[in-house]
Amino acid sequence: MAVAAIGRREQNKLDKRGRIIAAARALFRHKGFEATTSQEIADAAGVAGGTVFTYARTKDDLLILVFHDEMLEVVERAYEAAHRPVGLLDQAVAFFETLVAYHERDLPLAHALMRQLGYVGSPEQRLLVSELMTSLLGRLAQLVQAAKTDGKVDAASPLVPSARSLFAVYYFHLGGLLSGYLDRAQFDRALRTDLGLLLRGLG
Amino acid sequence: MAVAAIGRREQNKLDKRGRIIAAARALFRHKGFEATTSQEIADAAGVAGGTVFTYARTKDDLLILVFHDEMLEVVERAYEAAHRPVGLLDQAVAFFETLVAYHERDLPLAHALMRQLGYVGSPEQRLLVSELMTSLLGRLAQLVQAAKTDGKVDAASPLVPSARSLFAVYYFHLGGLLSGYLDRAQFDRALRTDLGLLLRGLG
DNA sequence: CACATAAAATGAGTGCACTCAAATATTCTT
DNA sequence: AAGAATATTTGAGTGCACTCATTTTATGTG
Repeated sequence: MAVAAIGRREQNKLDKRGRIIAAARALFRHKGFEATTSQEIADAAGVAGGTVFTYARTKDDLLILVFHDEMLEVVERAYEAAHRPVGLLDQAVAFFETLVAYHERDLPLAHALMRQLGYVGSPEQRLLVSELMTSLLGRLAQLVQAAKTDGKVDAASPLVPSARSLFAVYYFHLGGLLSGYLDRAQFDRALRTDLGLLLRGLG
Repeated sequence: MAVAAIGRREQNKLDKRGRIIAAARALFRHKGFEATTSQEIADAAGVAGGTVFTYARTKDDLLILVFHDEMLEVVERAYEAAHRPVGLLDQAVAFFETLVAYHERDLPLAHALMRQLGYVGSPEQRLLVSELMTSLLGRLAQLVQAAKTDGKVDAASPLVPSARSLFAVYYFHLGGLLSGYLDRAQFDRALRTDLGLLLRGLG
């Protein structure tokens, strides 16, 4: 067969990995991250307690694994949502609002994620987060690029820094929203204001 | 006397609080945050194990307490450092480099702090962090205001959003630096680039 | 197929953050 | 000053994340 033949060992590992992540996701959603014990995840996945930690170095790593795939999808949805409005500001807002809507479906879990993202320690986590950031910033850069072509944005603006800065503004306010410094209305206002400021420039 | 007379009880509490925070600070610096046990802090502060948790709900809260006072001072130093250069961009860079220099003196502890700031859960923490942000953003806003007066910055730029956005850019890159996505040179470059972009505007 | 080698799973064990019922110290009242 | 009322401290106890020596399972070899 064309695809590399995978041995039983490799296959079992993949199965188990999938079961563990799925179990963790379900339990985190249902009981919350802190309230879920690694033993419960192991039981739900049909493995022994210690096995969980051969697939994720820590419970925190598991959280990133749980988010990773979903977040990639959400970024795509956000990118699509960003095509409805006209003008980079409204597009960026639409993009970020999609991400916020996703987090608002499970605030406690979003809190745990934000904590995790505050400092990414393990190499495994770093890789996963890196992937996410690449996909997210890539999509944002595409929006900026399109706005350039339309002449809405200065052709001299560097793509990568622009995307980064847009995200930086969003990320800061997301923290404010999730940590309870801002309510949703304040968040929306601050996000729009500051993204607008970034587009126009302060100088 | 003019100052409200403070009873023995209140005084003892203040003493203990001070001893606990000082002990925590010393141990966190010396052994690292995770490696320090709450029992060690209690011993060093001359109190029983449980007492630590009447002064800080969690070990994490203790970390914020340890940083709080110091950070207020560092912000003042950063503000002073920002007076040497001319032009808002260089001033902002000088301001943030001071903060970075502070974090670089103890990277492991800075990691723990970033994690903590990712999501601020307890009301006690929220208050302390709120204070810090107010002082920091206030100083930044003063820099922006001065640049306006000098005509270097558009008088129409709103002060608070400007300060926030500058900080947002810094904070995002600080995360990148501390999590190991950026080395120091990359951080410096990215910070300057993106702050410059914010000043000039993307549009 | 029988054996050797290597990988993966297991679960009892360990250490630590945090709790809470009991003990102690402080202040208030008469 | 004695006793009642209240606030603070205490430290043994609890539960959970994570470890690691042992066991089980898969793969490669003659």
